[in-house]
Order: sequence, then structure tokens, then C-alpha cells
Amino acid sequence: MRNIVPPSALPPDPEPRPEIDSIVETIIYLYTESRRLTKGLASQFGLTGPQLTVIKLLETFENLSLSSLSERIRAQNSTVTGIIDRMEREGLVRRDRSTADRRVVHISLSEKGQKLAKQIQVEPMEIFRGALVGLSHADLRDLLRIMNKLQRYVRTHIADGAMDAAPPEDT
Amino acid sequence: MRNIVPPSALPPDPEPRPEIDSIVETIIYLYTESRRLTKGLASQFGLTGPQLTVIKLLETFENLSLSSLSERIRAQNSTVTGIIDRMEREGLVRRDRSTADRRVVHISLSEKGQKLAKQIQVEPMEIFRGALVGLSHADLRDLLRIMNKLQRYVRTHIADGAMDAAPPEDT
DNA sequence: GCACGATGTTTCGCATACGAAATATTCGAC
DNA sequence: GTCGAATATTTCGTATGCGAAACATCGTGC
Repeated sequence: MRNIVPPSALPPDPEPRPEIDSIVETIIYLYTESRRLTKGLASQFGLTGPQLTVIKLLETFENLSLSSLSERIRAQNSTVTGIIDRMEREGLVRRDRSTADRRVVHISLSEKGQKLAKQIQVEPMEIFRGALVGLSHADLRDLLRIMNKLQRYVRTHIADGAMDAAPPEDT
Repeated sequence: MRNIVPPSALPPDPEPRPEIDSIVETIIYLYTESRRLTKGLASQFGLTGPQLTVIKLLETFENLSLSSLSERIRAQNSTVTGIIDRMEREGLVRRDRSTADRRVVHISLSEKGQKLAKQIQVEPMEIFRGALVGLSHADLRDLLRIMNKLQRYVRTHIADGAMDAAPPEDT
């Protein structure tokens, strides 16, 4: 699934930094490529990318509420409702109202869904993960450390005036 | 714009490697977060994420064919047609048939679009880029080197049997 | 000049994707 | 017990996003 590129595509930046652009480009590349591969793999089984993800999740967890499912695939409930609708229509999954809490719906694989899940042997992420596994221990350690830094930075700068169109301060 | 997570969300992997999962998670996090921020920024100006990207691109390049526009934002032509349709409806952009090659459509900002572009001062990627700028030179160099490795690996493993799982029996 | 493949754009049908509002149910305060 | 806030899910409207097919135009070979 190809995606509109995030603002990285915008060329007019305060200070042109080819390395940074290159890194951003790579992140986008890896992300979009992994989705494209998932989609291609899924289509061999008559599924869409998200549907494949859902099937493999349900194969592992047996039973998930719609909320926890949407949390796991990082989508809104309303989005997942649609995905499950279509999968239910295809007879791949079942919806069961929880008896304990009648607000909750448990999603599970049907017979057909289970069979299909078993047929799909290759983990969709294999290529991407393979790339990471191929790194040396040192590289892996460095990458993890830097990624954590990035994440920490972004996390702390989000709640703030990040979206207030305020001019940048230090650099 | 939140996205269905790529297959990284699938827990059953051949060899559980928490560092690798963590790295994948972070890449996804950075990507989705950058899109969320763009979207939030855009909505302050009555735009969607992709529309903001298009406006800033057109502010820089003045004049882009629909094809080159879709190339830059990494989307299909058919997707961009829709985006431009809606922006034209809002009076933000103009479509002009090229006289040199009458197949080509040049997209450009209207007066209104130019004014809006000027109002949006902050580069949407600033937070994400800011995180990268905050890294030490050594970190940046390491990250760039590793990212290139990853990209090279993925690139060379894509054309191959990457997508050759067991064939499904048609529906 | 004219057939014809290549190229640029749009159209169509479908599947995400989101946020806001509607609906159903639970749980706590009282 | 009952009201009201909180939680889980669905519904609705709109905007991407894709691939295949339709359409228009270009360029080449002849």
C-alpha cells in the first residue's frame, strides 16, 4: 500500500541537510515497502493487507475484543469495524458478544479463517526483519540506542506547542 | 493520519528478538507520528495532510504536472487526481492544459492558495527533523550508515522470491 | 500522412482511514 | 435502585489510496 509521503517531501527546509533527508527518506521507504510487501502477499490469498494482519493476530490470540484489535493494529475502532465487517461477510471471522460485558464484542477466526491462516506460512515482515537480523550486533545496538533517542525526543515534543505553528527555537 | 501497522504487529516470529521488534516499532511510531502531526497542522488551516503537502510543494515549484506531483508525494496518479479535484473545488489550485503537450495538466496555486501557503510558516516535518538534528554527528553518521544498509538489503531482496508464499486456490 | 504503441490523465469500484455523533451497556455515587 | 459519567461499538460523512480500464494525445515507423 503506497502512502502519501509525510512532509519530508517538502524541500524548503530551514537548513538543508542531505544526511537527514536521506534518513527520513529511508524510514519512509522501509515503511511503505513493508506495506507493499504485505499487500502483495495478502493478495495471493484473496486478502487485503490489514485483513492478513488481522488473521495472523487472531491465529495467535484466538480471541480479541474489537478495541484491543484496533489497538494492536494502531487503527481507530471505526476503521476496524469496517475491516471486520468485510471479513465477516467473507466468512473469515465471527463476532461474539461477550457475556461478561455485553458492550464488548469478541472477534475470532471461523473454520475457514483458521485454515487460511495456516496456509500463510511466511511472516509478512520477514524481509524487513531479515534486514535487521543481518546487521552486526554492534550496528543493532547503535540503531536501537539512536532510535530510542529519536522516539524520546519526538514524544517529549509532541504534547507541547508542537502544533502551534510556532517558529522553531534552538538548533 | 494513523495507519494500519505493517506486519511488525504480528507477534509469532521465528526467533523472538526484542531489540528488532523495538526498532520496527520505533520506525512505525516515527512515521505515523509525523503524519499525525502534519494532519493536525493542516487542519488548523482547513486542509488535510496531503493537501498541505501539495500546497507547500506548489509554493516551491510553482508549476507541476500531475504526474510529477504524484511522483513527489509517492502516490498514484488516480489518487492525486482526487486530491486536486477537491483542492480545485475549494479554489486553492488551478489546472492548466499544457500547450506543448496537450496530454499534460499543469497544477498551480491560485491567489487564495498562495496566500494560504504563506500563512503556513512551520515546516510540518520540523519536529521529526528536529529530533534528527539533535543527534550528535557520530550518531547521525552511524544512523545514516545503518539505514543505507537496511535499504540496500531490502532493495535487493524485493524482486526475488520475497512474495512467493504458497499459492492460494482461487475463490 | 497514418497506424500503433507509449504516455498522461481521468474514471470507476473498492478498501482503508479518521473524527464526530449515535447507541448500548457498565459502574460508581448517592 | 437510579442517575450520570465512562466505556465499547457502530454509523455516518468525507478523504485518501490503489489498480484496472477508458480516454486523449504524442511520437515513431512506414
